[in-house]
Amino acid sequence: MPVATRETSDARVIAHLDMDCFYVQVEQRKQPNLRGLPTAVIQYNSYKGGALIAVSYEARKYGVKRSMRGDEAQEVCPQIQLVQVPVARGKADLNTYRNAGSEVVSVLARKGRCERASIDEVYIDLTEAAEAMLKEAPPENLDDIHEEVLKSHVLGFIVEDENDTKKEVRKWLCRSDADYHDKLLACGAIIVADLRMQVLKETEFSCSAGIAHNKMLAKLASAMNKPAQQTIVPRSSVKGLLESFPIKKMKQLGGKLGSSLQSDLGVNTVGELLKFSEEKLQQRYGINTGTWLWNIARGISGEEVEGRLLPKSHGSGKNFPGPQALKTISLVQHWLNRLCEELSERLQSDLDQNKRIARTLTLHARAYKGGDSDSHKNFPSKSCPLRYGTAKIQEDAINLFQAGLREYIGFYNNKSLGSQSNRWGITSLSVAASKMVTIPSGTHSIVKYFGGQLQPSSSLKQTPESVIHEAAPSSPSGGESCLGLNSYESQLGYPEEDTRMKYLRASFGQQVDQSKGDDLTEESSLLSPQAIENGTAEKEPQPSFPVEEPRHIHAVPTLKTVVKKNTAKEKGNCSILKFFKNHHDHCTSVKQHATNGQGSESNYHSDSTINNQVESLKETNHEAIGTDNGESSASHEAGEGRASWSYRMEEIDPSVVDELPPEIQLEVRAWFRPLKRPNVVKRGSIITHYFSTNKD
DNA sequence: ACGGCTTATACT
DNA sequence: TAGTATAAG
Repeated sequence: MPVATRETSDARVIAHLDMDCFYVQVEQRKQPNLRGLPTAVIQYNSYKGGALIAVSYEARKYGVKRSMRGDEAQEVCPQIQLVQVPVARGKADLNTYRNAGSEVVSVLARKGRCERASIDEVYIDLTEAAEAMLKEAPPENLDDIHEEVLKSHVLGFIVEDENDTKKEVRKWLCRSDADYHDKLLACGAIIVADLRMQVLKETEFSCSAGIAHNKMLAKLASAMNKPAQQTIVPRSSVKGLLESFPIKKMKQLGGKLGSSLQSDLGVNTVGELLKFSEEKLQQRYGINTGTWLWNIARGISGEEVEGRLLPKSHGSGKNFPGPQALKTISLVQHWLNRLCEELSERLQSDLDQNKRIARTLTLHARAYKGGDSDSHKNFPSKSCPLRYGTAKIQEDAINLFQAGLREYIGFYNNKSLGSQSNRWGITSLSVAASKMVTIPSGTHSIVKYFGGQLQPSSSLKQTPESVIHEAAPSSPSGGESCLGLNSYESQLGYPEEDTRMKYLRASFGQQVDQSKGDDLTEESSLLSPQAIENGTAEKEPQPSFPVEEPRHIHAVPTLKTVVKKNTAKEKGNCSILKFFKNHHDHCTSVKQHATNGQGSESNYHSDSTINNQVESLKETNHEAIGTDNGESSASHEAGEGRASWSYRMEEIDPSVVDELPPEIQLEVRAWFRPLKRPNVVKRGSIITHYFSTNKD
């Protein structure tokens, strides 16, 4: 969601890379004979030929669109090649695409801080690389510029002679009298073209890119010329670009917020937003969204490229539309088991590949309910601590479902009224694992980590395990986690090497209450046996119905004061640092120390993935502490992993800014403004609406 | 109550 | 915090 941001520095170089019809490309790589043919990827071709989820550019020429069914696609393009998404356990399996996405990221991550924005999109901060190039090999000195760079589109740059586009682009890129900002972008474009070629060479995937001074503009630009092209957004073109840009096409404004802008404020282009004061926007949309809107109207977006190569959560889900809705517990259990199997498998790979564990399991479902006035109510999501092992996950998931179902069906559901509200059906089920924590790799054994709550020798003040124990003193079986260890070991027969597993399992091995079924709801007792007779249920253990919901072992409220420290983000590459050249050196060295060397080229060679793992490991460790002592959030918000100054912003007297040169005062002041402010203005509340009839 | 399946994030 | 809602691709 939109966050209030400010422009920390407009001299950044940010690129957004967007794979072209990614799923199609993945399939074409697997089946090269499909290359160049109109192709689409579909899932579940049973109903109307399946749903299209990706369409090649050849096929788009025929009017084939995503959100068509396979049948429709064949009508408009009879030669179309339809490739099915792999199916595993009766559901679509997207793993091949996820892995392909990772390939791309690992190529890009060599050149700068990367943020995996989705399965096929990446942001990369090229500020440092561009600055370095400008210093050492500026475009104006280059006599050989690659074709791919010359094919760049430069927004707002009028090409005089269509036949000589490349020559003119070359001139734009190499102007010695160019703005500093434009020079940086030119370097960015050269680097990006190179990266795209690298990606193509190493993965066989083509992509498009946008190069701009911030994420928002880069993202916008990458979509402007597809496929396999790149677009530069010079600062001077921003105003003209946004002026007529449809508000609904802005990221984050494609939904209700964008619609509200149109219907409530009559704003249809980004430019029309300029008419409204920041206060007005805040009154209507809240303090954070208001500022955010005010900013994007001006092409400002201070969001950082996050430096995250791995997903923050894993999920597995499936819809059961219309007639397929699940109407028995047994069926639900069957599908939950399948989903949990997939989830468990993916958690296992994540653990093996990235040394991360997930701490929370969440169940989501959608349901309909016959009759009563509450039938519009949503099925509640439920979560609990995640215990590793497929069977455990399955067990917890079904319990979460039961808890949700009871809540969903409602209490008044006694015998007389039962028959009506008995008619429920599940139209969607999913399980997700979140709160990923990186565990230390290499020399530090997991034992020291998880078993070391008595040893302050570790840099951590509190271990994850102690967090759990402390937080769940009331768990009747929580103490068994250590005993559970042996059974886990034998049960899953882990290879001797992986001692960490048993500790992980121990850590997450709390038993969930398993009281027996006197608490069966009318529905459950009615439906389950039925399903068994139907043979719809596989030979899977029938669930026991808990009296209580699975225990939540998260921190019980304590007296600790949660002090939110809104430390401004520090930056290592902004103009003030150039202003104080001597400070710059200091700053950079601190930064490299703090981040394991994001900064210098020499730190990057072959195993950048390791570097990044270490980096994210640090983050998550901080998080582990933070959840318990509420303190490390400060470092988190300060943009850890980035430049770190040796003092805290909040300790500086803001009045010192007045003594700085005027040209940098604005920027420095921004540092003192908190990134996010508590939202006091109630959105759409009657009272604010009443009093907000002022100015504008 | 069909586009299906994932992921992320803000708000409360 | 857990749970809900919104958004995107």
